[in-house]
Amino acid sequence: MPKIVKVAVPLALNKEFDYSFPLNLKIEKGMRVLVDFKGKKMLGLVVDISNYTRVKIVKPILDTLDLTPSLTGEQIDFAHSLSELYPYSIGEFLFMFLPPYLKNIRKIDSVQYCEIKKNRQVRPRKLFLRGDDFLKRYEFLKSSIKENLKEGSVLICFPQMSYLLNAKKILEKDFSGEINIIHSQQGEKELYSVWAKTRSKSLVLGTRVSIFYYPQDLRQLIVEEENNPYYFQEEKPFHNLLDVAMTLSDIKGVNLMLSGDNPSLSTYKLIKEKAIFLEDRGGKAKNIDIVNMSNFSVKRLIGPVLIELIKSSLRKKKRIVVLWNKKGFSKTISCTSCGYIVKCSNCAGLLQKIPMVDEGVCPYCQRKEVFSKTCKKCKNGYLKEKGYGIDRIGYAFKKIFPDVRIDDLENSNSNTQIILSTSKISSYLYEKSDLDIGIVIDADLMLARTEYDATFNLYIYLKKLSFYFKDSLYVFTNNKDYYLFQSLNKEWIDFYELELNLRTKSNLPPFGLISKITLRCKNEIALLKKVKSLYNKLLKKELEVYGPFQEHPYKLRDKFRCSLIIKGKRDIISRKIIKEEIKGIRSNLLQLAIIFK
DNA sequence: AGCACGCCGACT
DNA sequence: GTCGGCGTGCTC
Repeated sequence: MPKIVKVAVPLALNKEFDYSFPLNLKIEKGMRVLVDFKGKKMLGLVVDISNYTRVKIVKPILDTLDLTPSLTGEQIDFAHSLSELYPYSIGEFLFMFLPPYLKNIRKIDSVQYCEIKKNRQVRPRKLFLRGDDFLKRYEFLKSSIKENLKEGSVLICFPQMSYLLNAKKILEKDFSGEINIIHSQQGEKELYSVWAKTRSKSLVLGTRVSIFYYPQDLRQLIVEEENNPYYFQEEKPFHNLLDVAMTLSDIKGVNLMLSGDNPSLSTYKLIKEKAIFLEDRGGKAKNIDIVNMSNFSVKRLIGPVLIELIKSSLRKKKRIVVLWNKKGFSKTISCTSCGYIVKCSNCAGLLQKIPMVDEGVCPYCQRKEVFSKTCKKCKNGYLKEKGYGIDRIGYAFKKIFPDVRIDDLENSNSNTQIILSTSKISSYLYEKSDLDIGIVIDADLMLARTEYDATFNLYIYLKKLSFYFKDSLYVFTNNKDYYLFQSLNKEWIDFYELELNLRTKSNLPPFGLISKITLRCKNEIALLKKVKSLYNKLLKKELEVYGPFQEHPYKLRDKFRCSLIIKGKRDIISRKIIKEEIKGIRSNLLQLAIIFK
């Protein structure tokens, strides 16, 4: 007769706690239970039932909250795999499987979950479906969704809600009344009822979170718009839906279908390694016009070539979108002599110039501040505004084209002749547009970033844009010889090969592992001391450490933020070493987050 | 993650 | 003396 119940609690502890098994209760693996943890009543999840414990005094389980388990044994294994892949505990991942309604201490009658026949022999089929847009890819997907629904469930993940709703309209013609929607904005009760309803025999469309709510008889997992950055969760536990989907596919033997216009680089690597099969339904690539700006001043972004292009397009009654990837007026104020950038005296935000007056506003605390004309730091330079935001570009355009209707993306309608947009246009790229011409005027600025994936991300972005505009996409650059611009109109594989080569040489993802450790602390001096000591500690372990780097903004809310980057081998052992080194750094004054890329 | 415990320096 | 900042260690 088993006496010990192993319980996970909703804390960032990579540890299970033993409780005794009261005979009057019916307890099974996967059930939610009520336990006394440090004198507090807490929700726990039964991870295992066993006969012995090393602990001398164990408290009893106080009560069961489920009649049937809320989680399956498979999900416990899944959480275990994820905690090996990422620097977060099994418990943290386990509780991701529970819809918020079940994270509260409340009794639930019974959840219908089906026993799945474990068929370990099944080798899941992994495929990347390449096609210009969702409609085109859906032609291929439709029959396989139908086929899989006969035997079990299908889950389709989308990067954003707008994208999901668009796809739902298309799927409704073939699957009316069968579609279930799961996303994180849903109310607790609604999400719970959809979750309970979709434990088996369902078609589910969901956003990133939905992968944790997958039906138990899942037959096919589809990730639409596979290369979309929204698939990365930027909060604890940090994870990438692609990794989670791959893990689930392997654990469960579920067919995985990644779908998009172009694959992510890690997927391309797997295609090359024949771990993923490529189904290329890509049409004819659209030409992208690369405009060399070197014949006019860099400082004057709105130069004669751009003006002439807009004028001639307007004459042809074309609707134009000008893309500039910085919002607002966004002018920082800096010294002409020493380069000092004026910061908010309240936090570390860079003061943004307010037009017409000698005043700036902090983007984080909204505090307005008057600045002096001369630099206080070096005492001989002038403080002048520098850098443009999209509103500033619009302001300039209105002067050049006074009779033309110019709006930003949100306020535009069919009468708008020039639309101004930042890269938030990405959220609309899935739908058919009636816009003729796109002009990217700050491609060089988007490349002037320190992130190793800036070039690849710009490629993905420009390719998506090129499908969106009916006529053409123009990209302005001063670096037309750069391999990105040279590859834009060649076969996609050519660019992927170049990029993959560069990544191999410098051991960057998808070959190497990038670990970013971010420390947060109210006390700046204490933070710098800690970062330095962590840096030295990691260096002693012969790890390749870089930093410390200040985060942007350096001070957020009331905490200063610094990070270290570690480059290493992309394997479980390296991940374990880093996790081990990080232990004991955290305290109640110093918070820590790690991201594996 | 939170929270108690215990160490050591500042100070009515 | 003792108040409080901060490191350490534990939770079944």
